[in-house]
Amino acid sequence: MAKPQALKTAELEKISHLDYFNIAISVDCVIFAYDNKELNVLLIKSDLEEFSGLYSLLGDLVRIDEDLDAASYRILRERTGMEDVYLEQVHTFGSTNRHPSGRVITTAYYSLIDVKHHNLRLNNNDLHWHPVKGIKRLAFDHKAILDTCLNRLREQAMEHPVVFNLLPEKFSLRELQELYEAILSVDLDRRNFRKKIAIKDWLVDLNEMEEDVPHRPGKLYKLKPEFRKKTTRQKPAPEKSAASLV
Amino acid sequence: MAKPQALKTAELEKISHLDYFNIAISVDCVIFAYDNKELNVLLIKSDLEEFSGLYSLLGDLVRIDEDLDAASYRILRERTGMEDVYLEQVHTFGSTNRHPSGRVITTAYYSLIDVKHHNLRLNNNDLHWHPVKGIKRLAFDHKAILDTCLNRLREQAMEHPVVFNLLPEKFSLRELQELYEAILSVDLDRRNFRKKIAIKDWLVDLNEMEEDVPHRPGKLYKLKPEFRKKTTRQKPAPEKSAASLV
DNA sequence: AAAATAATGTGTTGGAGGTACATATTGTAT
DNA sequence: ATACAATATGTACCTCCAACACATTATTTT
Repeated sequence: MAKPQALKTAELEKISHLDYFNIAISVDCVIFAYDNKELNVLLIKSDLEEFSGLYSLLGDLVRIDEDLDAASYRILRERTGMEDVYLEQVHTFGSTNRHPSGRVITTAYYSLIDVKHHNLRLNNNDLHWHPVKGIKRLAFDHKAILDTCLNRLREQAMEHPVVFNLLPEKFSLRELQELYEAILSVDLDRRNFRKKIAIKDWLVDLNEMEEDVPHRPGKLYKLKPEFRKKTTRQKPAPEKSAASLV
Repeated sequence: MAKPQALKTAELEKISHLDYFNIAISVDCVIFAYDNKELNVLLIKSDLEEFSGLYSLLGDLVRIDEDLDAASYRILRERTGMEDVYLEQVHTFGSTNRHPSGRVITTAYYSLIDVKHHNLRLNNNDLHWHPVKGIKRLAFDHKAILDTCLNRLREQAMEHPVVFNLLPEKFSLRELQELYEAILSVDLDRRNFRKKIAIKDWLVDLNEMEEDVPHRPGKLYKLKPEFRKKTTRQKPAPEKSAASLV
């Protein structure tokens, strides 16, 4: 079993007489956006000396009167100015040694936002978008958190209409395909992709065309409103026939 | 935002001056076993007055020098006497009002154990197996936790060789099929089931036969050792071709 | 203005995999 | 010895998916 971490801050030492309540709980948000045909994640320069020069995810301690999910929404609102974003809990990281200042257990969420959305305001000059592909190291265990969230996003993207949260309301099928290719790191056949999207019946044809493209413009679509699920919610029981997989 | 919970216990009041550290973190284990052709879960009579008459999952507070995963293993070892069991983190439940005595955030794990295993000892007379199907209500939010874990188990069972942790080392294909049927609540075609299991290439034919069955005995199989993964570990990057789903 | 270019939009075909279903075999019980 | 019940394996059909080709339309070039 792991040894107790040395508690460094004065605050932590004050309350060291009560073991079980010396554990802080935080929330970390992996905020994805799609720009320049790449999947990007929002990072901030780490403020800890141990990690000087490294970037970290956006997180904060959970308040005592605050639901866990609400804490992640707060982070997002404070950092991006956006409300009603797509947010999903992924995993809780609780190694004793994951935070150098003491025992902090963190629950990771990932979020999908439209980088072109008019309400997006990065309220801090140290906040920057980083292409996910180029990220080698992060502060704390945040690289592992990022990887876990990216995997979850990929799983979700295969089955559920979630990636539309990364796009503007109106988009072409080419843009949608490029988005899937960026998330999954694969090349997709254009014709088969369109057929499968058509079968899902997620989209409405807007009878509008792209503008300002240097080639033949494509039709514009939007997601059917009934699939716009922004909040984290409980999954219903699986629907697909069990026989199909076992 | 939710209002602060009334803190009832003396312990909690002592430390009420430090907001962020008044949050306790616990672990709850949904321990599944397969018996009598049913999926069962291990429950204990709730010790809180608010929930008198109701059952609850097995849980405990996380210790300050204890990894989160280690806490769930400890619960399992303390309650069942078993080591090296299959355990997987599922979700963290963090509503402010989920625990009547104060703020307790809990991380839920599910576990799969062989009810016939020689090391299984229920170290408490109040511990009992309950068929999952008959459970209508539990203490706290434990019914929601159970449902979430059952859904996760079903998802996992479709794709990965995990259900073997619920069986003895040697089993027949009929027993395996009945297990899948119990978990998924479906009927499966015997011939197609066998073909799909054969394709997965998970099993070794032991060249032994069932004994003490009142009909023609079937062959016995065991899981190939390379698929015996007992510990919670990070998932690798998804392997299946992205094109198959989008 | 005509031709070349590049992307959109739709259709077809072959193969793999899954579902529904039938028959022979083997051990137990009557 | 016969009936019975469960094991064990095989086949036909159908659906779905991947690979692939061609016509269309707007833009750019000559």
